[in-house]
Amino acid sequence: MSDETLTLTLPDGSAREVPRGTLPREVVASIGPRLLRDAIAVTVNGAVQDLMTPLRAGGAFRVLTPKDPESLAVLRHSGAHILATAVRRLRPDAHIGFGPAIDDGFYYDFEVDRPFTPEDLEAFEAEMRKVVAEKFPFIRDEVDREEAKRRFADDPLKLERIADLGDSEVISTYTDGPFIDLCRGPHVPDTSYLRHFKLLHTAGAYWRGDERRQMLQRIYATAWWSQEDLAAYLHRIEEAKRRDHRVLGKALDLFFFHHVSPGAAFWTERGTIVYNELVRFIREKQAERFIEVKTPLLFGRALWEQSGHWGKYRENMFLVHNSETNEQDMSLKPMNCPSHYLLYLAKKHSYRELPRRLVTFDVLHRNELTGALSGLTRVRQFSQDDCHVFLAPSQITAEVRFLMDFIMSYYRAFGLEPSLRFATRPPTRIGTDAMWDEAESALRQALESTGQAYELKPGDGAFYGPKIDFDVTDSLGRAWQLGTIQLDYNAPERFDLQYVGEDNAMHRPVVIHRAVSGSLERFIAILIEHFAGAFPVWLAPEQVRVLPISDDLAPQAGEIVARMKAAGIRADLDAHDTLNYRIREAEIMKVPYMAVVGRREAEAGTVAVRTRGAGKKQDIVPVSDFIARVRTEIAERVLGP
RNA sequence: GCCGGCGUAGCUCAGCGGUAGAGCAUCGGUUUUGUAAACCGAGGGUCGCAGGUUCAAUCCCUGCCGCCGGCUCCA
Repeated sequence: MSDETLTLTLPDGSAREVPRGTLPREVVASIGPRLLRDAIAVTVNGAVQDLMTPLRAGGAFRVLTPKDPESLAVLRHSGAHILATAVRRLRPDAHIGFGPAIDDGFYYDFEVDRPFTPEDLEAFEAEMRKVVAEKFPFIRDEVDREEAKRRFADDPLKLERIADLGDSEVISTYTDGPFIDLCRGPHVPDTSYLRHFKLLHTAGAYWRGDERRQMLQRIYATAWWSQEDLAAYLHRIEEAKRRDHRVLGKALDLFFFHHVSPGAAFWTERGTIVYNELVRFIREKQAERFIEVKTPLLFGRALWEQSGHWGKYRENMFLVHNSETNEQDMSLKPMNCPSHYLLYLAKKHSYRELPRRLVTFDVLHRNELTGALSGLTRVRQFSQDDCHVFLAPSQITAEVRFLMDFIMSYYRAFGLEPSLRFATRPPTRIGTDAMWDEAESALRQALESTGQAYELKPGDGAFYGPKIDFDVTDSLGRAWQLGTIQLDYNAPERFDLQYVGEDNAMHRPVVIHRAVSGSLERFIAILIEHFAGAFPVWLAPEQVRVLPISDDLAPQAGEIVARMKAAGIRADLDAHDTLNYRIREAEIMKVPYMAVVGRREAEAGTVAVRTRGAGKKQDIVPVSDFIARVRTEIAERVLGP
């Protein structure tokens, strides 16, 4: 180590000169003993490192305390080591895999002969508390490759990782008490820092996510700086379960699944209303500038060979027996694109017709792995609001801009806030760089003109073109892709798509794949969770429930229901039990409005309106006014009540 | 597909070797209700399916089917 001097710049602008190799904790101590007590780690030029790692470079120097968000990841990563420490004590045979910090906690993967049980988990957690109480310091050690191999001679997974490390990489190990791990760090100073944590569940996980490799046992856990944060997190999970579309779908009687057709929903009367209202809304929005079409559900293999799906997508397609050839060479379509191309090809097109936007709601089937199916978010049968735009290359910028606006205004109608991802050219791709330059800049310009923040995903585009994806997260924080805008230069070639240009010569159009909801099934799942089942009036299966206070008022209440129905409102009469009981039922079913009819109201021609979720507060209004108000809310598709 | 957990009345769940129970829902009756559960009574289950062990299986074992949590946010 040289006697070189490093310059550290503190957040207050002051600078410190320290010899290279100084420990950050010495620097922190020199700033103040109080700070040292709170310090978890430091950042040098933004890179987090722990207090015991010698400083190699100077630059912007910041001390992380529990107040800094980055410090949580450090704590959690240390939590993973503490978990492994405990597991190794109780199951010395366990080989260790990886144990990173994740969004709300951490996990660690182990290779064991006998999978972990829920009881094992309790034992591990108790053992972890002992390790925490033992206050083992995390000791970093930098070693050469041979030494690393010696230290992990009994851990084949670690040896594999070591073998993958490049020659220039620093190999470091961290030790806490009896446990040593190959690890880059950083870590908290000692094990006592992990105080508020909980092991959550186990799961199988393939080594390195590769289904050809062995399955490891993963333990998921959460960890926080304070008891309040931990409690809040656990509470958040409980709340999320209450919003779970699978739970609400059953409670609100919207849809269900049956083992005779895994991954295909049965939509009940109420659910079908939601579904159809959604489709109606999309149709209205698309009415002017899109062309709706329908195509077959079943196709012979020739189409899939032309599109390229037969080769690599066949195992995801439901194959159907062809009675003529006696072969399994027909398939339920897994996507609409090829059939839209055929529709386009059925006629000759002029440049004057472009962009030509074909949309469809046809049913699609994809044979997903059984283990991947989950509620409405992962199904085998679904519909997309699928659109393929055929356009001239010169129209790309304007078209992408148009589609962006369309998609964003659609989400806004539900109060959804998607996150955007812009995926650019992958290493293996078709087409010229000039083509990609143009496509990417068109997408980027359209994206930036909206003012929306977006995440850049370099190299994540499809081989046939760049794309913009629109994601939202469900109640459990899992991200789902809804909309997408994908430029495609490949399909027009494969299907020999053409249009007659101004010059009377044939030209190659570009295709844009566009979905807004993505899968309607999944979108409804997202909506259920987003609204916690309390749909805005226009989407609600039942919009008004009319409640006569006593039986003898049922005829008058029935008349009000009839008037509402005639006005296009989904209203129902409920006279079957006590008023309190019926109000409770209507609240539980999340009916937006309850219209209570008592003697006073019947005589005055009014209803006492109770709004979902608003409690006792009532609003006495003439029936006609109430009808007009609800009609307006429906027509304008306002969010709420 | 793979690993783990689970599958009992329409729903939520208890029971776990001696052929089943609660609450809610449903049905019948009483009550006629002013803003989140009136009262009484009744009906309802080849305990996911198929084998096996046992004198005896919802309960134990095996296999299927389905559902749930996951399956690199890299040492």
